[in-house]
This record gives sequence, C-alpha cells and structure tokens, in this order.
Amino acid sequence: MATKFNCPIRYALDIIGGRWKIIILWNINKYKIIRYGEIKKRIPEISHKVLSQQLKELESDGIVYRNEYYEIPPKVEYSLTDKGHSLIPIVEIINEWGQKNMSC
Amino acid sequence: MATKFNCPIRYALDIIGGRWKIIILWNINKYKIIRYGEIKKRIPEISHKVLSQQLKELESDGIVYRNEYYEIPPKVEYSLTDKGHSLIPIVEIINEWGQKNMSC
DNA sequence: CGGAATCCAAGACGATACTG
DNA sequence: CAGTATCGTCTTGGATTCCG
Repeated sequence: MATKFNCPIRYALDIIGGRWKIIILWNINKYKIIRYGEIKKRIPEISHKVLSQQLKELESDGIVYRNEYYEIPPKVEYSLTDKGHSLIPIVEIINEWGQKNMSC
Repeated sequence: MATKFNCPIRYALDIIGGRWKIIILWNINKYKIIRYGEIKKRIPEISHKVLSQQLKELESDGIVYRNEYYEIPPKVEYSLTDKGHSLIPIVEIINEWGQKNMSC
C-alpha cells in the first residue's frame, strides 16, 4: 500500500484525509479508551455505516486498536496505537488554528 | 459561515478538509506564486473542474490570492494570503509525519 | 490559458433491517 | 450494542465544449 504513493504528504493524507478521520482521532484521544456508541454520540452527524467504515480503515492503517469483548450485547473499545498517537500533534495544531481563526 | 461551527477543529477542517486542499497549498507554498496551469501540471490526478472548484473555495475562505492578468490568452497567478501562510505549519507537519511513517 | 456550463457516470452516503 | 448488507438517493467528479 505504501508503494501507492511517491510522496510522503500523499501517503499521510490517504490515512488522515477521510472526511471524519481527524474528528474521530480527536475524540479517541480525548477519552483514551472509548466505546463505539460513545464516539457515535460525540459525532451525531456521522452515520452508523460511515463511522464503522472509517474506524475499520483507521484500524487497518494501524492508527487505532479495536478491543472487542465477546459478550452479548457486544462491547467494543477503541484506543490509539503508537502510530495513532504520533498523529495527535497534527490534530492539535489543526484545532489550534481553528481557535485562532474562527471568528466568534 | 463561521457560525456554522460550534467547534474550532470543525471550522478548520471545513477549510482544509477538501480532498486536494492540502496538496494545493503545498504546491502554492513551494512556488510562492504559481499559475493555474502549473498547479495542474504538479497534480495531474486532479481534473480541471475540481482544481478550479477547490481554488475558488480556498480563495473565498481567504486562504489564497487570485491575481488575474487581463490578457488574451488569460494568465492567473495564485499565492498565499497571510491566513494561508498560517496554514503552512499544518501542511509541513503532515508531510513530516508522512516521511517518518512511509515505509519505502 | 483559465474558467464556466453541461451532461453523464461513479461512488459516497443515509436509512433500514438483520445478526451474534 | 456493534457490525454487516442491501438499496435508493444524491452528491461528486470526469470529459467535453464554449467563451473572453
């Protein structure tokens, strides 16, 4: 997969460029360990289907852990991998820029 | 428009979250002043229409200047505004992350 | 050359229902 | 509760054309 990209910035954007990825990382980092339903509650605009998809992609890119408890009803917790943690400075700098430039 | 968002990170993502925005900013910053056709040449995968759209959005968000020379054939140069420059640290940190994590 | 407008295809998304 | 699958909709994007 890495061979798809000739250029580092495109590799990075392929991982974090998804419409909700930064917001999802932002929330996982905030709560450290967070259940699926809790993420959904924090990001109401995202649909069930899309949230699942994006989490799956983040997992397969090695950004988040998925910890499944084999219970009924199911319980799944998400948290950041080391690679995921290394993205947090990006998330934070984007947030800071927003704070400085949002006029309200 | 700013009132659309309750949260800084969403405001920021609305501006830079577009599929090609970061790549476009990356290129404008690299050349400081760059013509439309030159951007197109640097990002061959983006179509004429989409590049125009994204540039227009970046212009209306106050990120890039559009400098039109009234000639035939037309000549249009793009450059970063101050607000646009303030986004460069974000672009660079994303690039750095890509360099560290791209395995090739 | 850069941009607007058109038309059409591809794919993203939401809603829903079903499973363990 | 979390995830998958299906389906219909609707946005997005590409190709093309025309204009200044």
